[in-house]
Amino acid sequence: MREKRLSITDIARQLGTSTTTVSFVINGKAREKNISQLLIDRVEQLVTELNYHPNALAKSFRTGKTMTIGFIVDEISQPFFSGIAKYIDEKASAFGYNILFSSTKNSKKRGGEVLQVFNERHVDAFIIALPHGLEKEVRAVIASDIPVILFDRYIPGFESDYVLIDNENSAANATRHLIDNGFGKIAFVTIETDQSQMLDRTKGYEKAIHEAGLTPIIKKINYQGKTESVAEIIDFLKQHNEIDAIVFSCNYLTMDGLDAIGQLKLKIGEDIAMVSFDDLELLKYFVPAITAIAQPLEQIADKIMEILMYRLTDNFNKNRIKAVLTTQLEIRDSSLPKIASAGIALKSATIQ
Amino acid sequence: MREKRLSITDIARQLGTSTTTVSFVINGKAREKNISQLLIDRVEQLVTELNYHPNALAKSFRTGKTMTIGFIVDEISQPFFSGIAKYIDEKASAFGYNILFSSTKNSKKRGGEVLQVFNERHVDAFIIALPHGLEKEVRAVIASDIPVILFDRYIPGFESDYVLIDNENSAANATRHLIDNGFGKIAFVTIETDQSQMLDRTKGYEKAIHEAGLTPIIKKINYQGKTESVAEIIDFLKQHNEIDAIVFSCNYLTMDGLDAIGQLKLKIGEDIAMVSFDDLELLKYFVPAITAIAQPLEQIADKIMEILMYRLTDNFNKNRIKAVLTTQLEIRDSSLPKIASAGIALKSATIQ
DNA sequence: TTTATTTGCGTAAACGTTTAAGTAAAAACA
DNA sequence: TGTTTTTACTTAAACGTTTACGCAAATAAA
Repeated sequence: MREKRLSITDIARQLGTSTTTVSFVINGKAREKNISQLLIDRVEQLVTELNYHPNALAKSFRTGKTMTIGFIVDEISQPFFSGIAKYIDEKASAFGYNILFSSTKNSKKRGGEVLQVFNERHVDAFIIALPHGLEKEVRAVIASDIPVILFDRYIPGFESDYVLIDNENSAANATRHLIDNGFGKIAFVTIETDQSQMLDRTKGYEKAIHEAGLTPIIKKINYQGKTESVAEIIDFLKQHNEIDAIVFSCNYLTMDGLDAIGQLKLKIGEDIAMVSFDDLELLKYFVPAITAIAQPLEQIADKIMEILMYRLTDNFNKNRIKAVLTTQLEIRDSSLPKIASAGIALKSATIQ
Repeated sequence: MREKRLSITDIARQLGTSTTTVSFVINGKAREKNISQLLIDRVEQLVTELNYHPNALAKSFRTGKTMTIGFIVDEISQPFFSGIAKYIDEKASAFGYNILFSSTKNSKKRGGEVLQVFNERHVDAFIIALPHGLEKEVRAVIASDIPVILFDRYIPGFESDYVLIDNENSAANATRHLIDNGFGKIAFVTIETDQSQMLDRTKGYEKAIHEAGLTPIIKKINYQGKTESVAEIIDFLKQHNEIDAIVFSCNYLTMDGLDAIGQLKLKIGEDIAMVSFDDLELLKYFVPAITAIAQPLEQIADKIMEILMYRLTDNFNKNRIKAVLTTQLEIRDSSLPKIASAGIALKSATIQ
């Protein structure tokens, strides 16, 4: 069945030349290696005629380059990550690279395994949303001169290339937007974590709140799972019926928050204003449409690939690059100026 | 910098044994090859002591196996595909396989390139949502004894392993659900295509409609892009103001439909009932929550991997497998029993 | 005791590339 | 003219595995 694949030796033999010559022609080094135009033409003709394609495995083995990029994130199905994956694939393909991906499930153990496996497979570079506790392993990768670009979050003091967004200002802007629209009891729902992006978002919220002389109302969820999270948000909203606006600090909290708000039968835009950090594709079709902080997915991917290609071609040990991109506040109806009747309090009676 | 990696020869030399022995021990063939327990222990000890890991590249080159699976879909960022990707990655990792993915953008050309590249990289198997026009290329892959599992859609007459859902019955059930709830002018929005899953869904809708003695109202969109699609749906709804319920035949049409309905200021559940083919994570948080046909992502991935492992271990040329899974109609508030005032018609005056 | 079999290993070739080093002929230079 | 340089190629080693084959010693069978 599986017919013997054509090798460079076959080509060379049929042409009565050496594999060296064929190799040079195929890899575009013919001119610099002084191969005559006649021979170049003959090789190229036979190659296309026989539809010969070099064995990538042998090539990788010999050169150590796999033309593969390892893409490691918490969970590929999260819209933010699959969105980044889409663009990374597009750009990388254009350069002849392919993407090997795997999810860490936010586990140090699983993350370590993936890193190890990808390393053994000799991926040429890594793109990682770094889970906590994996600093040592990643440092080892970087030390072995394999380019690593981190994104979404950073580890303070961790030397690497980064592509991030301006979390603090993004959160602050969103909060100010709510303040400007007349809201005064603005809550911020985040998770109990030391992930930088979350801390920075909280910081941004606090900054805007303090600037305006308001009181912060922060809920930090110790994330165990969706059900518990929703329950915690419901409790939080019940206990703080002064709240008239709420900011959810990431895509999955937005979902849990929508669940909670739904269960409490609160009306977004009437009983409570809302902003989501991360723009999920459907948010704009809600009635009212939900205001969101949109991360520039394509720009992030672009920047990642730009740095990657730089590292892959030039030398490694240059100064580390830290790119910080801005977000776009997509203002929609869930954060329209406060109307007189707004506030959960008025509904409180019905919230049993 | 990049220190010379340990090779099997180093291990053998340090032990005063041969690479053959080390190789056998490492690959668990020691017993069948009659290596003494003493030597096995010594090899294993040194391997862990030196933290030696075989060079996967050399191994792949020698054996022709890459422990890699090619995952090819229209667009990885589509929730359906990234959801499948998540589970495929989970299961495949457990078997020591990794996933190389790329998107075809629904283009025959791009699809052919990806297929070609992945083939040259010697992926051990393919999982493909087959775009049209690529039959010949895929047939060649199958003929070369590389396992290929197709999913999401099938090509009539195309011999391969498939994992599909029961599109016809799923659409029929959803339509019947609307009929049972009192709707009589049910529209079906799909795309102009010859993709099997779309045709089957349409067939299911028609079947249920005819069974009930109703008149089908079908809109086939020649999909050029989001903007055009939304505009076509708006036109369609304006022209058919008798419609009291609508079924969108896939996830992106659901999005476009929500956009159109929003622009027309129609109220879902009041002016028009709605069902989505494909359950997007946020649909259940809409107010009213939107009824959806949910594909069993994990089951699909499970089945794909089951067949794949079977093909990868046993022989290839067994009878082709065609697995058809059932969907779950998630009944929510957007398709509640018809209320007296329902129907776009009543709103028509306002739809300029 | 002789012969056959099993046990326990080692030797060396092969997978398909790339590339350092070498060589003969042609061209340029002195 | 003889010498050097350039042109146009070839030879062969190397990358790190796996595995067919071989062989000696130990054991079993006759």
